[in-house]
Amino acid sequence: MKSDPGYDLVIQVMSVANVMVKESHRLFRPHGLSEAQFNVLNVLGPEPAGLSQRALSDVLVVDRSNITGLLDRMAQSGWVKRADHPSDRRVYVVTLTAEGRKLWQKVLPEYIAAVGRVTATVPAADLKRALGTLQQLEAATRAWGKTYEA
Amino acid sequence: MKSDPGYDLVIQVMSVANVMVKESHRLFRPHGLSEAQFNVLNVLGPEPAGLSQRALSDVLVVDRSNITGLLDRMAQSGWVKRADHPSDRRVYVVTLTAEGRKLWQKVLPEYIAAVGRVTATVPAADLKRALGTLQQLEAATRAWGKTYEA
DNA sequence: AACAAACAGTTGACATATCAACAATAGGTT
DNA sequence: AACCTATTGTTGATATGTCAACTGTTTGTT
Repeated sequence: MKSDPGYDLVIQVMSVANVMVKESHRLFRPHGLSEAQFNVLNVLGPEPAGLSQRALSDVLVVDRSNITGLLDRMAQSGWVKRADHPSDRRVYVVTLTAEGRKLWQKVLPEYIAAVGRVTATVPAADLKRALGTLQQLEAATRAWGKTYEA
Repeated sequence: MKSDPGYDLVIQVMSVANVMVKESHRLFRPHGLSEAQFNVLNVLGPEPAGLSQRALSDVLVVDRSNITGLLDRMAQSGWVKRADHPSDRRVYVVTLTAEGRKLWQKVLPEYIAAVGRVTATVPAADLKRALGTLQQLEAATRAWGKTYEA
């Protein structure tokens, strides 16, 4: 029953991600935002020309079918809008509304500040090292998935 | 636009956790298991005397209301059962069935092996260091939540 | 004993996620 | 042009998660 550093780390990654998601709700809730919606703001914010729902689902790494309802709700809140694609009638071009952009510009700095306060408690060198390790781990996990398929 | 190591790490934590959850589905699916159900097996496995649903929700860090449906489905699959508490009529004592235990003993080693293959690609010293950093980060995040409340 | 407060589990409304199947459209091949 | 195939967004079934409100029980106080 010796403790395996790899296993411990994987469990810890799940745990800390879970805690971060839950705590971030406190920040989003007063704005009527969910985490998924915050992510949409962050993807569309730097893309004034807009993205297709397909592109959105690729960046967010969720199923296409998810985007439909997510955008429906955000459109109802007045934060995004869908326009027809000029040359491909299958696709919508999704952009932030002025309201959506304003919300993004208000919430993102709050989020960055909150993250800053949390990570300030740990030496920057440690943060960088951990970042590198987790990047390797993500790549290895993806690679495992590929071999598992075959 | 200088890159902030703390922010980068937080984003990376979310990303790797997301990838790990998604990839683990490949492993669970053939057994008809979900991640939430696998977690229940892992909590109940080492507790032959059983746990209350309340205790289960505390360990899994989810709302009590979640446990009801989760156990309903697992009971229907024949993996867990509820018994009346001998002295407190409000609570159920939840235990694994023989089938549930068998499933646990089959899936857990598979999971450990998969994690082992993934983490074997990274030096153990790095894994340990990252573990420590993430533990600090989790504690700091929880502390942030507390101050945010007040 | 009687009342108030706390607690366990359930329910219902909702948001998010998956997957499979579908309609409409686009594009490549013959 | 006609046909096959791939792609986009949507829908419906299902699982998981939140929260608020409810029913019963238990417990502590008066």
